[in-house]
Amino acid sequence: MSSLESEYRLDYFEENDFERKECVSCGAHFWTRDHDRETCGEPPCDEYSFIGDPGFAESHTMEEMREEFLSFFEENDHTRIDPYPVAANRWRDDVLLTQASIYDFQPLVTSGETPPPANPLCISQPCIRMQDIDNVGKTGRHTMAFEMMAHHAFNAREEVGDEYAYEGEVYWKDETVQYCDEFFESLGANVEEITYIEDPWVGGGNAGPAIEVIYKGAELATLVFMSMEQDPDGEYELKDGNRYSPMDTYIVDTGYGLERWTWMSQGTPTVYEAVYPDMIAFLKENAGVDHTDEEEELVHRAAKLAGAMDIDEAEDMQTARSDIAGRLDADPEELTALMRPLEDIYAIADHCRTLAYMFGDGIVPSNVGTGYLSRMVLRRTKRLVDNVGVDAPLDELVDMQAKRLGYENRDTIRDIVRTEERKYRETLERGGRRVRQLAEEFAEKGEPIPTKELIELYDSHGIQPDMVQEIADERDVDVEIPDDFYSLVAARHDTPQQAETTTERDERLSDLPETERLYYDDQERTEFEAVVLDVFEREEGYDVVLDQTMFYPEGGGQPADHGHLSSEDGSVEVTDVQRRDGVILHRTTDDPGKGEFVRGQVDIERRRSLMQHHTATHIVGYAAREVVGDHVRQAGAQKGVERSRFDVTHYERLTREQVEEIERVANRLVRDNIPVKQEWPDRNDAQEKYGFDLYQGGIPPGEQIRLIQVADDIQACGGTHVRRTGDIGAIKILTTEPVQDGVERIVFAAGDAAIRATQETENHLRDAAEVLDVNPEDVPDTAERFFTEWKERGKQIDRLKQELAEARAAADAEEIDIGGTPAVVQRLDTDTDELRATATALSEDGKVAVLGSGAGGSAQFVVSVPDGVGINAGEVVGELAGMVGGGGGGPADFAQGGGPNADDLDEALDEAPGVLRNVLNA
RNA sequence: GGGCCCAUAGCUCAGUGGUAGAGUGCCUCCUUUGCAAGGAGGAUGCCCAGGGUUCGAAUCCCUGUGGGUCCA
Repeated sequence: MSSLESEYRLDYFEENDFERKECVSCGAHFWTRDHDRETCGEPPCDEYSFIGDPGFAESHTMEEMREEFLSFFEENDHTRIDPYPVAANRWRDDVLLTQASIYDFQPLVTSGETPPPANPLCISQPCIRMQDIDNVGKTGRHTMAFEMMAHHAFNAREEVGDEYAYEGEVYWKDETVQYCDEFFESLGANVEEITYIEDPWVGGGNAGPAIEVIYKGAELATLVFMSMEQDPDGEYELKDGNRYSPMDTYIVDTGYGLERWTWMSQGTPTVYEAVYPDMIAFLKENAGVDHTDEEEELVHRAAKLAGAMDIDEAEDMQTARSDIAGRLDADPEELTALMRPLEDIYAIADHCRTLAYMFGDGIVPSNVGTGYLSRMVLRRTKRLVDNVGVDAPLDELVDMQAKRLGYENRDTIRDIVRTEERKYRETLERGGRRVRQLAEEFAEKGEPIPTKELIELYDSHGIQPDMVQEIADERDVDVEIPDDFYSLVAARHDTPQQAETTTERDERLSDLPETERLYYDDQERTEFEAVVLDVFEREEGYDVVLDQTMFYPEGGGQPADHGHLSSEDGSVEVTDVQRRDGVILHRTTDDPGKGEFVRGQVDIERRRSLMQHHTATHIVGYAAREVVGDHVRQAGAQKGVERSRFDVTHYERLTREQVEEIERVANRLVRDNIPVKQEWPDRNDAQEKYGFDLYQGGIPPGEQIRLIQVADDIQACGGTHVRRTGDIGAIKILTTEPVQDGVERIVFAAGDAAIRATQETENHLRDAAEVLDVNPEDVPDTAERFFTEWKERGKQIDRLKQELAEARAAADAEEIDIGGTPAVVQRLDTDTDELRATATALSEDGKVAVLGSGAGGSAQFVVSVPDGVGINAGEVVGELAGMVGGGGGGPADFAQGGGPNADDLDEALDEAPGVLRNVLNA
């Protein structure tokens, strides 16, 4: 085993008289120019020494500090790159949010598959980290939203030649540390006070030496030298317990926290005051937070110690705070009362910036993915705002940040915030009612509300336990909130992980050359000639590999082509086509013979329909964006022959008017008959020119990507398309449905399928019109009239039955005497409703009623007993129903029942008087 | 993507296999009146849809639809 110690012995340190030391407090190794230094410089070993005493020559705003950084590195031969969206899932599917600048270049650039947009480069990348959410506002230094300023260099070992998308070394450790040092100097920092702490970095299967850069108690930068990958036989064992070995590429990955640097330059009590001065002033004023000079002074001194407030490290907030109070010689409660509103205000400012980033970059609130995260942040922010007593609308607060960040879609952002706020309010109202009900229930029982109910309320209804507590307090009911509440909730979600289905690798397949794809050359051609390179026998049919093909393999939501392969010996049918590692497999019914020349014929009808639907998909997406807004983005798509579906992100249900408008816009584009352009630009050029909206259908690998342009809509797309939009013929939107919160599915048909679909719906209408015997246009009115009349008649029938029943009861029926009470036993052969009404009417006249019916093929009984007569109706019904092979029951004064043997009904009724007497006697 | 919850009068909801209910709102009348209100009577309903179990389903089971919520 070898440690990384030697990795840190840099020439730069040597030449500049640095000394390697071990921190007397925490034991970490670090490098410093100050030979008397004993501690590493990082809290808790050292305190902040820049509060009220800025560490740089000049005070900078966030904007100024960003510019200082970027221009410093530009002057040092780095290319400045525009930031990427905070929604990292737009270009990679393994993470949701951008948490570091290096995320922009994973996985394709770091693996060496794709060249970086520039090398070396510098950037200031907005990031969101939800992990520290509980620290935000409290520690004075944690933020959920931040910008990571960075410079990156992508290197490949000399000996691997041009195997990767970049070659050779740009620069490595010495230069990186030197840049850092020089940047500090350029800002007028006292370089004697900087410490470089050795802190190896491990993450996501990669690792390498790394250095934390500490200045005046604050961690201002991390310099990571990504150079190793996980390898069971590797020579290095790192802190995660895994073994690592060097990789062919090695990458300089730095991170300079813009907020920290800004803070350092200003020396304000907290980072928040340095980065959001205007918003904090506004919130303080709005919430009526006003401090005396002494209070201000106390807050100031507490801030210096607040670094200890990290809920991951501190035992708990309470003790951390009393500890600080003790050291300041202040009353813990007073200090808490003073700090709490400030902490909320800091958090609100930070959260609003997070929301502005999220919605500004096109995230739509939802119950899944990034949308869910945005919903959580928004709700949390709303609670904070209410808690601290800020009465400005949330959409305005978010807009303050969106404006500062320069977003252009501010109206949409505000609209999203308002919609989401309304949904939250509705949830709270619903929840509140539910909790009140529950509280009353348990108040009556005199029991506390059990944990089980709390979990149910939270998990199924989104009600926080403290809200339950609040309402329960009003009703004087106890609540049991266990400490491990959230893990109890998590336990409810424990489901066995499904095993990943591993695709088996075929040795023979990997030896074959990539199939030449003819379908991109001429998307209209359907015939071609090819040589059969190999044939794989499968469980059902054969997989045929050709040297070139016109057949489009399933991909990008477009189903595979069908058709035939013919040779002199005959013809085989192609039923499916798939692409594996560049090799296209044609699934056929028979073996065409390895080495044969074949003529391929693609099923033209199917292909044409698929092309029409595919191009139509792009058009519908474009139209939806035109009509609904720029936040509309593809969330999935599936093309078909008869219909296609296209899922779009949107924060409300689409209205019928919007759908009609989308249809109009889409068909206008069809009528305009504009050409559909295909091109293969360099991916970095395309990205720079069009942004990440290119990748709505997924991220293709490679240095070149294929772009499809229809009007102003440009998409990275591997599918086949018609030549001009007019070739689509027509687009008909069939339905829209919500797939999940924040995502609407638009189902549509294109070309002939659109005509067929329209005819089909029209036929439904005609059929309905025929049944009603009216013209199609009269169907709605007639249907409504019929429905109303139908309801009226139902009521009329009820009334008539009631009258009939009363008339029947009044009519002279044969009465028998049961212990002094008159009883009527009668067969009526009507439905149960009528039996019931008659029996009730008879009993109101003081008679026992035993009524039977054979209507509907089974025997039915209703027995009714007047008040004060000692006969149990339920027992009578039970006896009688038993005789017809069934059962029954009901309350003592009224019961019903029956059985399947209608033939025995009369017999049973004959027995009824006897049964009544028996039950009376009993 | 997965788990859970919900769907009954215009609204908020009760109803766990046996005659569909309450509160509120609505309509009519009365009382009172500056307003608010008070009293009496009345109408509310494909109990989300489809299938199944049962003599019998708002109720139990399955499928679907719509809404909510938690988690990754």
